[in-house]
Amino acid sequence: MGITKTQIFTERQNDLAQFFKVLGHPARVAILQYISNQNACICNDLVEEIGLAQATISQHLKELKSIGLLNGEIEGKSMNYCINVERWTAIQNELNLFFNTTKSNCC
Amino acid sequence: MGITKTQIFTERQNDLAQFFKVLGHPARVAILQYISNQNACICNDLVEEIGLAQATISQHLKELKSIGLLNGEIEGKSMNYCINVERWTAIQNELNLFFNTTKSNCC
DNA sequence: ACTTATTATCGTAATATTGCAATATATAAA
DNA sequence: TTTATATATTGCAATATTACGATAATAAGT
Repeated sequence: MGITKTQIFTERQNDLAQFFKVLGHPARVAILQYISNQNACICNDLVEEIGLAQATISQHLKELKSIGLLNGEIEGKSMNYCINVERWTAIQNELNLFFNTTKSNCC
Repeated sequence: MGITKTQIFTERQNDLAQFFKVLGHPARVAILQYISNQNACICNDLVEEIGLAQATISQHLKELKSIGLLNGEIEGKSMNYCINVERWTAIQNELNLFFNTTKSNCC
């Protein structure tokens, strides 16, 4: 037990859950907000800004990258992470589709 | 370690993350979709429909209730869970606000 | 080549989540 | 009141996540 039974759900259900899950941590929400405000970022800034260890920030960035939300560009000896706006919008649309088609009133 | 450092984030960041997190499991996505299609549901249906044990379904329903997404009405000896459309829409709006204000292009 | 600065990865401890059997609770029907 | 049915709760095992120190990898400047 303890393992999510991915195989009993549809691919779409798993995908939707995955998007939600990646966004479901306050550090990742904060990272996205910060990057958006700065219009760029280097990971080192984030460590100071967010207040988590560098290794932890790096791990969160990796998860955001895993669903394509962030693009990382090497800029000299630092990394420039930025939001992949196309992907961002695509995921927003997916989630809205879910919200709009899963809304029924019975009682 | 291992504990999320809630106190270093804003209330809004924690709330947003909590909404995302609750939706971040395929069983809960599937439950919402099923309830929406049926316009009602009793938990027993869900056990057969989703394919998880009754105790597990009950736990997932509890989490969905925890952010106000589901209303449960006792109907005879069974429960009638339905989507709280007002809350549903409110959360959708919150998430869209986040998506719309956290979208910047730099590279 | 050496040093410095930045980010990634590894290993590990603490905590959280998932899932289920067993049990408790509650209501309806007999 | 007993029995059957439906849902909730408890306890526990397996797995996942979070966080961080230590260390590796990479690139720039000296």
